[in-house]
Amino acid sequence: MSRRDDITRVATQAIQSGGLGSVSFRTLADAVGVKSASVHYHFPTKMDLAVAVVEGYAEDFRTQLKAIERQHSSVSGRVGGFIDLFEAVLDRDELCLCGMMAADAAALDAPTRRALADFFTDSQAWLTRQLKENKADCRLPLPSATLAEVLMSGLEGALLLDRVEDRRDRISAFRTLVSALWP
Amino acid sequence: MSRRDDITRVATQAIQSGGLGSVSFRTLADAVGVKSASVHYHFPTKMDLAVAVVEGYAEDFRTQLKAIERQHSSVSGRVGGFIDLFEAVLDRDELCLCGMMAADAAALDAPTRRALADFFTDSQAWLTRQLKENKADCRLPLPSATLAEVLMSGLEGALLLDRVEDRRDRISAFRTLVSALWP
DNA sequence: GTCTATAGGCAGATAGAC
DNA sequence: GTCTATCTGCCTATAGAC
Repeated sequence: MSRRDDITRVATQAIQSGGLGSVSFRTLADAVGVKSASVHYHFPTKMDLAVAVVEGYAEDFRTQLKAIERQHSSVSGRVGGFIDLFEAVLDRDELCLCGMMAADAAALDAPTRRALADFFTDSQAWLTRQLKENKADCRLPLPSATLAEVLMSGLEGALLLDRVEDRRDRISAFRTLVSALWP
Repeated sequence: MSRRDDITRVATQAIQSGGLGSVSFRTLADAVGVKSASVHYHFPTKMDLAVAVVEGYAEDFRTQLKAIERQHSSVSGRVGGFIDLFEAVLDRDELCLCGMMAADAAALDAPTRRALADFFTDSQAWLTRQLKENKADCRLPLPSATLAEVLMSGLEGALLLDRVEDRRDRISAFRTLVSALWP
């Protein structure tokens, strides 16, 4: 694994824990065992780092979604797998990287915001495709895209709120909602 | 209005826009027309300021919830008014103060985290009370408390995601969801 | 690619005069 | 209550040697 990958890996986890503002070139350099000037060699500015981290996270996420499609064939199984991804993040006392960076949006440049927006749009699109597979059995007469928006933003918010209290109530509520929608 | 109130008012708006890390004693002092040492006189440490801001926001929010109860008598009207509060925040390109600070949770002390958790708990409890009023007409067989958790975390997440793209899609999706639940 | 060294700036916080 | 002045420390970023 390249040094550049080491840096993005450490940065991703640090941002998920404390936000972009909690990560500095120095702390990052210490964690991977180099000096801060070396981190600047790989990522000249902090926004270069930010956009690389978001794109790497989005790629990993897409890989996990493909794995879910292989492991589950039912709509409820696939949506359950989607929720599992978020709950795994909460188990490490972190947030979704993109949810965390969305809170820091005011400090981001245009390319990074675009990469963030793409993550949310693509993830919602995946959800929409799954929900359309079994639209007839849904207990509420709602467009699949609307339900996908509710789930995507809902799960991001559930992570945010549950983490403050070290609970799991809200993410569980979304599991209950899905069970009620596809009984 | 006291100077202390001036400071908390300006700090609240600044935190809703850029997070706690974007607010300094200097920028705050400039905005209210004093020097940073004077801000330290009213709030010795940053956490003293943070907890005061959260408690003030929670109090304002409770006042707005009471106004909603006076203006609307139906469940759908009251939940719609609740969603209106969130959309008004988005119109100013801000987040809910407590949603924003929840993202900064790693940097907060115990009293501030407790005040944050109380805001979410109390707001959910208000929603739960409203939903129970018309539980029989709900199209899904779900506990009112579960629906309140879905709405509370969902609206916080919808603000977070919609703001990045300067859209309103996800908050609208929650209005659609409520319409489908109480047709 | 990595290092030392440093520039230039902003942060939270405090002492003491008025 | 507000001020000036200052301490200490961290930040992003760069120059130039190896």
